Amino acid sequence: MSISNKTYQPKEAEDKWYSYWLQHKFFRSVPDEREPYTIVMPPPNVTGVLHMGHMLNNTIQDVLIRRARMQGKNACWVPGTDHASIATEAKVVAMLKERGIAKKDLTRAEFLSYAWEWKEKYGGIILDQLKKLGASCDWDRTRFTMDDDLSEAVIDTFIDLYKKGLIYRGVRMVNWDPQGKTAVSDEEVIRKEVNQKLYYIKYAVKSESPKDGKTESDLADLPSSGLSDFLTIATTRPETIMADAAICINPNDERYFHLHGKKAIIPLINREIPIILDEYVTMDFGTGCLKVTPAHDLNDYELGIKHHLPVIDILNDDGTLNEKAQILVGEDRFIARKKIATLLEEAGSLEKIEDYKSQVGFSERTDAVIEPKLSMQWFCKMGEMAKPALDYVLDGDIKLIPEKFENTYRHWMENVRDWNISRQLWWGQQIPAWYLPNGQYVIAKTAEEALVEAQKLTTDNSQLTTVDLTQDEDVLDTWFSSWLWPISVFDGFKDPNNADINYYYPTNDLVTAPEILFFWVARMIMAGHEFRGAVPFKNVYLTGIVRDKLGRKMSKSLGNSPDPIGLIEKFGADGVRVGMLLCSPAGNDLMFDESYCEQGRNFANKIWNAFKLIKGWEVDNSLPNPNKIAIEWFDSRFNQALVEIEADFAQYRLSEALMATYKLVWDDFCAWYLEMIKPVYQHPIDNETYQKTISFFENILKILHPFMPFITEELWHDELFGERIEQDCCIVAQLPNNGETNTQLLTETESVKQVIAQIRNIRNSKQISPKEILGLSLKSGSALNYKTYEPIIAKLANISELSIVDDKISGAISFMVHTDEFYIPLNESVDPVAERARLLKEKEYLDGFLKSVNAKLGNERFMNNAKPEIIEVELKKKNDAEAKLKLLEESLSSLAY
RNA sequence: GGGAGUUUAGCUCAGCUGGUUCAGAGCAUCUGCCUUACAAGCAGAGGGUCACUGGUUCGAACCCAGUAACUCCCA
Repeated sequence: MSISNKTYQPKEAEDKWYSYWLQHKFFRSVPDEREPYTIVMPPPNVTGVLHMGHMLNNTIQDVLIRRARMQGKNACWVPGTDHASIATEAKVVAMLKERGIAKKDLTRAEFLSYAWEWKEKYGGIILDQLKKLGASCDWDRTRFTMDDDLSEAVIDTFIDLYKKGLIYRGVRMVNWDPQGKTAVSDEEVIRKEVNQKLYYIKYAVKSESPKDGKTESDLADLPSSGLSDFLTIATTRPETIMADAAICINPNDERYFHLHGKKAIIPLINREIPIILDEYVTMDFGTGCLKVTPAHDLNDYELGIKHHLPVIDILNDDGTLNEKAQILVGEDRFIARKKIATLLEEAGSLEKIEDYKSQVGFSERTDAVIEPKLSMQWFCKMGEMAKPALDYVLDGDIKLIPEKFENTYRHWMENVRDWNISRQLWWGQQIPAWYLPNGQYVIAKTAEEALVEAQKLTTDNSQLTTVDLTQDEDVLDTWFSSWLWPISVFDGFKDPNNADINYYYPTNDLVTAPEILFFWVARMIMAGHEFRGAVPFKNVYLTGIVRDKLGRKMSKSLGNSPDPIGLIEKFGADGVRVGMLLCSPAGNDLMFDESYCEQGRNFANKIWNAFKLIKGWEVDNSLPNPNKIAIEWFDSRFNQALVEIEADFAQYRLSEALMATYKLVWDDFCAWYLEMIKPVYQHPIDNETYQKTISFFENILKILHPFMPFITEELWHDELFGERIEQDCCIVAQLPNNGETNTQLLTETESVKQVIAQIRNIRNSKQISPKEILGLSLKSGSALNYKTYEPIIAKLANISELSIVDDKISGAISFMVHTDEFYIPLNESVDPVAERARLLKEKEYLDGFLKSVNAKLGNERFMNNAKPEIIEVELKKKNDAEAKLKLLEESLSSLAY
């Protein structure tokens, strides 16, 4: 790239250096004698395309990994993807539908071959896009959660946990999509507000128990005549009354005291159900009588368990009514709803119908109304595993960043529920459970092994062959793969003692989103403990959600998410990286706006132009070095910043580390240092300053590199820095070591900068051109020898000379820096009124200040309680203020005449 | 309904063990500059009752209690 460009052109540099890095295998990591630094990437979905969340997450990981590499560690960043069973299967089903193929017409094997085809085609998109961002992953280690080895680990883990008694089979309410005939996850249910009807249905109340000889059929013959009372329930789902198991009322509901202990009769089918009492029922909603339908409502299911109610499932998988409904068998649930309303009406059991708005869940895929459905599922027991996983965090073996998430983590781990690990899908690892014709099951890796297991059962299975065994249709939850990720990517299951796992595990940092702290992070910790007896990582950095500047979550439907690749094209990868980090405090959501990337781009440009300046200098070896102070100052300042940056990184305050670097480069290096040493236009520079400056710049490139890898690598290879061998790259350069800081020089320079700023300010307010040379006099009141800094002040404030005076200079503009008084004589006379006002204002402030300080010092309790160093500080404040006031008063009195 | 968190300048955020490193940074704004590294820039300036109300303390943005608003997680 030509250095004559006024702006940095990222595109060319990015492509060039990324392939250079790849070609020279700088991302590659193999175990050696160095200290390892390892990150496993949270595997993105194979279905996804890169979004801003990935950008943020992977920028952070890349900054960490690049910094570790430059600290001499063996840095290993393992990339990969996750099979996302639900989302992927949905994508594949949709693709097949477009080709006119229905999933139900395919065998499992056929479907899976389509799914793999799809995965091969689209599954790597995100990883490829990450390369544009500069992600320095060890691509040779790329893994996929359904790779053979990883799948085998999943199955082995299932078997292992089953043998340990940690996996069991049970009933659970799932979100059933009757159209897709599958369960879907909560995330795939879209809640919409829908206009519905609230049906008020009368149930007869029966006072005596059936013990008196009357049977249900007797009652059926006896219409309402023998019944004294009715109760009314309100429901949006009248078609489920046949599945009712009870009527529930609040025990405190005075309206229904008379119903306690009685029974109700379901209309149309005349089945008798108990009236139960539970405070769960809200008295002021509907009628206060709740129909309890355990098979078709989650809350009712739990209520059913509590009150030992039977579960009557009246729906088929396709949403039609089954024979248990007794009436309307075979009808679709919605048709049944309309028909039953008519039937109830005819039977005189329908009191009224009201319009009602409520939230209804729809399947993201088929848009069918979700049906809560009970089904047999596999569960993993969490209680025993949660304990050690909680302790790791409480004991500090794993740090959550920011710490506030420890509370959330603890709360969840202490109230953990068993994990439903089965999914009614095909894409994923098929559950290794095999059913015998008699309904028994065994757990085994293959049909052959299952047969062996089956023959160990007490029942007589001697005649069985593998053909008689049917494997469970369901697959395992994707999290059941990804909780093994930090171990399985290093083949820690297949080969638990291999060199990689021993070297890289436990990994160092995990960077992920707080939403999956439980789904993923907690479970990885459990798996780490269970299968390796060790934590999977030492630090968990939790990023926020990327929102738009209005605080809305970025989503496709809102169209408020910028295209990350478009951003990179517009602002450059470095600019976007800086932009992401600038607005990303750990653990807080970030309000993203393109302007942050613009700031990043501008920063890259600033660096580019600083380089251009240095590059353009001619060296004259005969010149002496007039910049010794400037050089020593920047050297000190650089070392000071290095310490700050180090401290920020140690606390994972990346945006602050970046800001410290930003200010060091822009303010200290460009705005101050370069201006101090810059030779007059078209004049040469002395060799020593030149060499020092180049060396400073090289160090700056190093500390910038983790944030801005491309521009730094581009400049690194410029001939300005001399010849570099092929392997000599910024990406593998070692960060500068901490050097000495001259604190006195640093503080003095701050005062000098204040003097310069004051002079500039005066020029500004008096409309004096920067080109006009001014005089400057100093009446010294401190130990600071400004004469030492005269060349710097002269250059940056454009003054002719700094003269030291013993007395005030009347008629000159004056200002104070600490206790030193400066004068700028001007041709025009100073307005004494304005000057007096200015001085009075300052005096007023100082008087007030002194008063508050004196109040403290005069307070006995303060003097007794405050720490000595605090009192010392107060005394110093008092002295300084008094000294300044004295000067002010002198000025005021000299102004008076 | 249960739990957690947030509230500081127009915006995004720092502010550690209460005490001149206590009210700060970056961006944005305003003023003046096309001063040959950079107008994607330079120089300078303005801007806040630290959500509200009480309390503890010699002293509170910081600790405690209550109130309000917003956010997230679990149901």
